[in-house]
Parts: sequence; C-alpha cells; structure tokens
Amino acid sequence: MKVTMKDIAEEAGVSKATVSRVINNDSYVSKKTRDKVMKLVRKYNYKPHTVAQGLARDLSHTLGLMIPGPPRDITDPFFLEFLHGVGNKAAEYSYSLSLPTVSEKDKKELYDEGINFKQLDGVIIVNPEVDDFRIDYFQNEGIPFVFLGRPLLEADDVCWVDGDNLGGAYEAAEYLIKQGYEQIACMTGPTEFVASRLRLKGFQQAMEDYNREINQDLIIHGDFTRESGHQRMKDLLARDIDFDAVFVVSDSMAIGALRALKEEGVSVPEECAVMGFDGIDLGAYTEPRLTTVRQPAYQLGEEAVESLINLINDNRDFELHKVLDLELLIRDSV
Amino acid sequence: MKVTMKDIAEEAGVSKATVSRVINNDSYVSKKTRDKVMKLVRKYNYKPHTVAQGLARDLSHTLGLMIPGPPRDITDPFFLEFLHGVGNKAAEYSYSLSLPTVSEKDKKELYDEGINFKQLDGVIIVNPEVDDFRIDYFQNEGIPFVFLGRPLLEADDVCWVDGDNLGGAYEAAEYLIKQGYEQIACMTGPTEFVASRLRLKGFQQAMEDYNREINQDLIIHGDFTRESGHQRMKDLLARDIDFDAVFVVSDSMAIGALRALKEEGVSVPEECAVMGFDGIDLGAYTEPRLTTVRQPAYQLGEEAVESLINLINDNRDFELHKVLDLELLIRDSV
DNA sequence: TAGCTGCTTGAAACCGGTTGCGAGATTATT
DNA sequence: AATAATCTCGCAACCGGTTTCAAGCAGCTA
Repeated sequence: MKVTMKDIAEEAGVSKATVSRVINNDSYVSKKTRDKVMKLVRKYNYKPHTVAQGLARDLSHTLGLMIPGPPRDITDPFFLEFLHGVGNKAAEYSYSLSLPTVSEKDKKELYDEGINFKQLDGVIIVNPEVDDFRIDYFQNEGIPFVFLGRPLLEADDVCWVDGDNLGGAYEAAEYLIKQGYEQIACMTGPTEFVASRLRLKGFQQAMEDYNREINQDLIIHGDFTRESGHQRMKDLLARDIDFDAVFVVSDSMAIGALRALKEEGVSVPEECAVMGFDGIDLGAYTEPRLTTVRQPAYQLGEEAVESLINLINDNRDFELHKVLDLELLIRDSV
Repeated sequence: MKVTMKDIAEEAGVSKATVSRVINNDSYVSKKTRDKVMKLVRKYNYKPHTVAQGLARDLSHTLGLMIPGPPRDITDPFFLEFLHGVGNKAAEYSYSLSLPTVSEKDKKELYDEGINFKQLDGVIIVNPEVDDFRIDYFQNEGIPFVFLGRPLLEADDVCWVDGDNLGGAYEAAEYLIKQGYEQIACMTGPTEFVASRLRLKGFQQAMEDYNREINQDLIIHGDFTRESGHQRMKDLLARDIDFDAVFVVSDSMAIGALRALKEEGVSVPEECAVMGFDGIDLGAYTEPRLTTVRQPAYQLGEEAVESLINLINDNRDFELHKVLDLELLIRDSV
C-alpha cells in the first residue's frame, strides 16, 4: 500500500498542511515538528505524488521537446546526444518529457491547434530561426521556454543555451588558414537558421582577419543532412572552381561531402581538406577521420533543462544565456 | 481562461458526471444529451486535463523508458531511431516519457530504491537479459511493461516486440555462404543478452543447414560498441586464424571491425567480407558501405508503445508478442 | 393500476496534494 | 502586566476530473 501524505500526517499527529509545509520547506514550521515529520518521511521513504502535486499547483511535471522535423531529424547524432542530456537531467528533477515531432511543413498549424502545449510546464526549442515565430507563440501562452541555440534578437530577454558557434567557426577557419590552405570553401546551412549564420560569420571573420578574400562562389548552403552535404559537394565539384579546403558547418553534412569527394576521386586531405562541425563520434570512424569542432551536446542538454526549470520556478537568479565553449578536435581530414 | 469540465457541464445544463461519461463514452447517456455535450466540447475544443484525470484514475500518463547504460548507451543510432518511434507514438496517445539512464552497474540498486517507478503507467525495457530480474520486479510492482527484444522464457506471458533476430541472422549467414565465403567468423554480443544468443543461433543454424563446420575460435564476443568491435577484430587478426568473412551482430561493432581491418591492411570485401546487423544509416557512409540486416527500429518503437498501452488499458485483445521482419540490406562490404 | 425493469442522470465522495485564513501559543515591546 | 508582534499549525476549500450510489422516469408486465 502506498503511503500518502495523510498517513504521514496521522502518524505524526499533525495535519496534512503541516506535512506539506515541511516537505516544501515552506513558511514556518517549528524544528520539533519538522523533525518529527521528516523522520516519518524517511521511515516510509515517502515521496509526494507527482500527479496530485501537479493538480494542486497546476503543473504537469512534463517538459516538451520540439524535435526538429525533416529534413534534419532526430536521427542526427548531435541531437541524440543532446536528448540524452535532456532526458537525464529531466529525470533527475522528476520531470518527464513529451516528444512530439513537429515537422517543418505544417509547423504553424500545429502550433495553432495548440497540441497539448497548455499542459506542458516548459518547452525546449531546438534550432531557432531568425525572427522565430515561436517566441511570440509561447510568450502569449505564458509557457516558459528555452532555446537550444540563440535566436537573433536585439532585446534578448529570451532564455537560451548555445555552443559558441561564432567562436568555434572562427577557430575552425583559423586552423585551416594556418595550415596553409589557400582556397577555402564554406558549406553552411539554411539561412533561416541562426546557427548557419553564426558559423558562416565566424568563418568570414577569420578570413577577414587573415586578409583572405572570400570567393562567394565558394559559399554554399546545405540543409544539415548527409544527403545535402553529398549533393552540394558534387555540385561544387562539377562547377570546377578551385578550392583546397572546405569548412562544413555540420558533421553530418561533412560526412556526405567526404563521400562525394571520395566518389569523385579527390583525396582528403591532400587535395582537399574537410573541416566539420559538431563533433559527433561517428566522425571518428570515417575515412579519413573527420577533423571538426566539438560541441558539448550532452551538457547543452543538461543546461537547457536546468535553465528551463529555473524559469518554471520563477527563479530570477540564474544566467538567462549560457554559452558553452567548443573545442577543436583535430583528426585526419585537414 | 481554460475551459474545464465544470464549464461545459454548466453550459450544457448537465452535471460534471454526465460530461465525464460522454467523454469516456462510458455507460449509458442518451443520444440527445450526448450530442448536446459533444457540441460544446467541439465548440471549445475541450480536452480533459490530463493531470486531473491522472489523479482520479491513478494514472500518470507517463511511460518509463529504461535507457541502456554504458557501454551500449543511448548514442547507438539504432536506439535513437527506436526512441524516435516511441516518442512519436507516445505523444500521439498523450503519454509522456521518463528517460532515466539506468547504468548497468548499479542497476539492481536503482530498482530497489524504486526510483519513481510507482508513478509510471508502464515501462519499456530494452535489451532483455537471459532470466531478466526485471520481470519479477515489475510484476511484483504491478506495473505493465514491454520488452524490446524477447526474453527467453518457457512460460512466455510477458509482452515483447522484437525483430526476427534468428531469422535475420540466418539470412545473413546464408547470404555469406551463398556468396561463396569459406571461413566465416561471427562476432556476437555478451551472452547475457538474448539478442546475442539468438543472432548467434541463427548463424549457427545456417552453417549447419549448409553443412559448414563452425570453428569455435571464430566465434567471438564484443559488447555492441564500436570500440569493442574494433578491439575484438584486432585481437582476432592478431591470432592469425584464417577467415574470409565475418558476421558482426551489430552495425556499431561492425563499423569498429571495419576500421580495424582497414588499419591492418585487410581489404574489404576482397580479403574479408563484413556483414553487419541493425541497418543504422551510418552504415551507408562507411568505406566500403556496410552490407547488413535492417531492423525496423522506428516501427519497433511504435509497436512497443502500442502494446504497452494495450497492457495499461487492460485490453486483452492484442498480440502479446510481435515479431517484425528484418530485411537484408545489400551494399558493398560483402 | 400497481409493480418491475432498464435507461438516464445528478449528488457527493474521492484521488493526494496545496494554500489562504485565522486561531492559539510564544515571545518581544513598552 | 498589558499589548503587540511573531510563530506555529489546523481547518477547509480547492485543483479537475472519475465513480459509486441511488433516484427519477418511461415503458412493460400482470
């Protein structure tokens, strides 16, 4: 039989209210009664019933995670590692997760229909777009949310955690430059994603700082998938422009690009160096192994949950924005 | 303002009880009042408050997913795809997920502590072991559960969904045999996992059926990780036994093995063919691309949830065991 | 027409907590 | 010593549903 708060209260000879106060160490309870209650709590290993608590406090103890829909879907290992961090941290705080896939296409409709967002305590949004409409949406609904990745905003009162995309991309480009590559291409993501822009910007900044001219023909856009990396690289090769290195802003795309290069008989890194971004461990198993910038996906997941819970609890005392450092991971493709 | 059941009841001029009955199309309600209520339900797009419903019915609307701990962790792409299926299906039925990582080491302790299992409506367990202790555990707790993978039991009243491991492994081995390979090795997983055994058994059966002798030295055990695939293959090569093909029972391991072969200068598939198992799409990006047996991970995830919900709802009218077909995926490594 | 039966519905208790309000006990203030 | 301020803590309402029980009512049988 499950022991409830009432049971504890009766055995301790106090009211439910008091037990509740002890547990949430709310307001004043004398040390004596607190000890008495806590003893019983420990004795029975009592844990408040999350659902009942939720009903009373209007909380669902559920966090929503908006999984990116196709093309860049959940199967992206970067995302998986992130999810892992989220799942663990959430479990640690007794939150559960709701993971509806929101496909890109009918995204807005889904939000209009409201899914069951109203029953979520908070939401984690991946891949902010420039001027992301979800900001308004969730603000209106009054649902706390945190972004993985920073949305580009002037008045940045929105909570996010992010890897240092700009810095990481800068480092990557700088490394390529210092290694003596001359014609460096950059394959970035769709312009509507902030991450694409920042990484491109980091690249451009490094090129500028080292007085390299940027050939606009060597800036191309994929969609973060392997397939697109493969295709775009084929296209680029077909266009017959000289380049001896390419900075690809996601490992998945980089792996696709690697494959295209191989198919076209271009040796890596001799004829063309490839620099990735993300640091998925699959990159350690390509041929050649992918040099890349590692994002701490797992920690990002943990931080996202941590921030979100702070938001939910109306805790004002935490960093609204968190930037985690990236790290150059030197392997064999450069 | 959120519309509650009381609001609907008042506007319809009936009691909450009646509205509840309509919604759960419980017992008898006259068509007239039912229509009247339903009209309002649609008008306000009313959805019952999951948490309140949970409290009343003693349900949490949360499913637990026991994530395998290290070494074979969630980062395994097969598992990710599975999780994706689970997440979507669960969301479809308005269930959320709790994803605590249960590390292999302190597994039993965690179960003893009980985590918060009592507040889960059901649990999905991955990687059943032979004589899995969790069966007793959850049966005692009275918590419905479903396995991904069949546990080996005589009295099989336990619910599971599984790929046809035995058949798939048989096919894989048969294919190798028919392709004319002579000395076929098999790298399987730890013996405590049922999947390892079944896949090995399928392999053995095929060998037997085709009158091949099995060299026990060519049966080796990894732990499903890339690292182990890499290491075990190195070991095998060092032992200097002849073989011209190897059936590796997980793609992750196969990819590790592929790498080891490459490092040792053994060409694949000319000098040694490699057959994988799982069908993670990463296998399409190795060099050479991995021939393997594809498991429908996403569907397995969906089926697992479907079965679990049937169990939760005490629905007796469904297949307790589901076996999904596997499919030989012929690429370049054989 | 009285008595039954079966359908339909509402009242109220209940699920397991939280919380506003106020009363009684303690301590501080003057 | 009287009064005020501060602690403690219980009562009871409430969160939004579900479910038991019984009553009202219509139709049917005898």
